[in-house]
Amino acid sequence: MIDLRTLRENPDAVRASQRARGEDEGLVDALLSADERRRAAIARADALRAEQKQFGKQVGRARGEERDALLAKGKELAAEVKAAEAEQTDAEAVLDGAHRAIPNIVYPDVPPGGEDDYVVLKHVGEPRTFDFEPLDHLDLGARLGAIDMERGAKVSGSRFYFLTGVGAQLQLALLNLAAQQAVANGFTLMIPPVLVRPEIMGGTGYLGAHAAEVYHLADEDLYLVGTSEVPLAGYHANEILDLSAGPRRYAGWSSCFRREAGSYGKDTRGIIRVHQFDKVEMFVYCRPADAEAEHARLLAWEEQMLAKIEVPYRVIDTAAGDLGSSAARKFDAEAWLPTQQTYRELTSTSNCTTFQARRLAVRYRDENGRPQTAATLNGTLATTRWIVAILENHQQPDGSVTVPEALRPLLGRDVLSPV
RNA sequence: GGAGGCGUGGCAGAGCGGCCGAUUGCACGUGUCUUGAAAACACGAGACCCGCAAGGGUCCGGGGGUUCAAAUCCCUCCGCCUCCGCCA
Repeated sequence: MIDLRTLRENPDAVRASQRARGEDEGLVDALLSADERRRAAIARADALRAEQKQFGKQVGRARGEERDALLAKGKELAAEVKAAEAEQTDAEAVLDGAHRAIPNIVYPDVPPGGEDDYVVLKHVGEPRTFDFEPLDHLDLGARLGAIDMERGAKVSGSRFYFLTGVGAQLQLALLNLAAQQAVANGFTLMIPPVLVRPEIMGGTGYLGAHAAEVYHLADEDLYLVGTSEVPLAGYHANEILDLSAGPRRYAGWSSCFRREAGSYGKDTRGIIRVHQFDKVEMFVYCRPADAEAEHARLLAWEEQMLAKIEVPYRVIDTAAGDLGSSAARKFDAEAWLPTQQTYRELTSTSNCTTFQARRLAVRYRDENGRPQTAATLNGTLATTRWIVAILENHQQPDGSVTVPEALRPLLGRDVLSPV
């Protein structure tokens, strides 16, 4: 949820943000009037409750006929209070609805527009020129005995797969490398629950526009997380953190689950877009003033990890309309895939400012000891999809794949050969 | 799955319809004393909402109900504990 004080003081900034995202500006005015209605309702209810409180003391002291008369009047007062409280409850519910309808306020320098309006910030590495016809990751994976899509479909359906033999080993090596880097950089490694309660899933902003993306267990009313960002954001829900020593940094290792509803026919080949994959995710709680600097650090740590798999990539500044509702800014790193002749997302880091933390009531104490809403950020460190980039970029004419230097100690081999 | 117990401020732990936003202890902060510290004494400390402020309101696990009035009575959900049963 956005900060209401910012909204009152500068509604035009919020309108501009909505425009950049291509969202309805009218929601801003709806929120403003809901806010006013709520304030009026609270003021009236408070006054009536104060009156009733004083009245109650009178009744407590009164005896006999005087008491009977007061009791009669008390009923009237109680009815008035009840009505005022009903109005307050309703006004608050309306405000909450309007409040949740508005996505985070994007930074002014975020490029406006949709999916294709990103700005490329940099390129790192040169796409390799092949003197043979490169195979895609699925052909390679099949030859190496690393990926079995057919049996994945047999057992679980489309967009499911088995990582087999060296494929499974490669994923563990990769995620271990990511976890080690995170720990070396001061992150606390976490293995979180992957089923969460509705309020946690909602608090991270995933039950809004993207609710159809999320698996839900109806019997338990629990949601399967699409990223460990969700449980890590919930980890400190309803807490006041001590951030005086700097940001709190966590690295979550988990399986991730996505319905991929509405992506029928998109990336159906291989493990680029799947229902279940594994990921090491960085998650940070910090003071809002530190958020932009921390966002830059997260991107730097992602690039540190990307360097270890030695693939060419670019970094983009995602356009406003392509941000999640929680993000105020997002940088993606995309690796070059030779068989698709294009860049595909390997990491994504979002600065959610206070948007998530406000929903989840994560706060910290400022210099004066006053509780303030914290900022949250997240960023990818490695995922199953990285295997695609590794296989395709490091393949050899004989169908083998050279293992990047950094992965060799963890994998225990220099090259993956066809079986 | 069955039976029972419990959930109060940072922690411990009273209160069981109005005088209770709440006794007390520990921990915490400030002051007095002291060369400094400890001890002792005094005072002060929670969160949320409305308000420029003065001030007011709300919060005793969450939600709902009874009542003029609920920490206190009822319902429900959540969590924790104990016992029995069942099972990877």
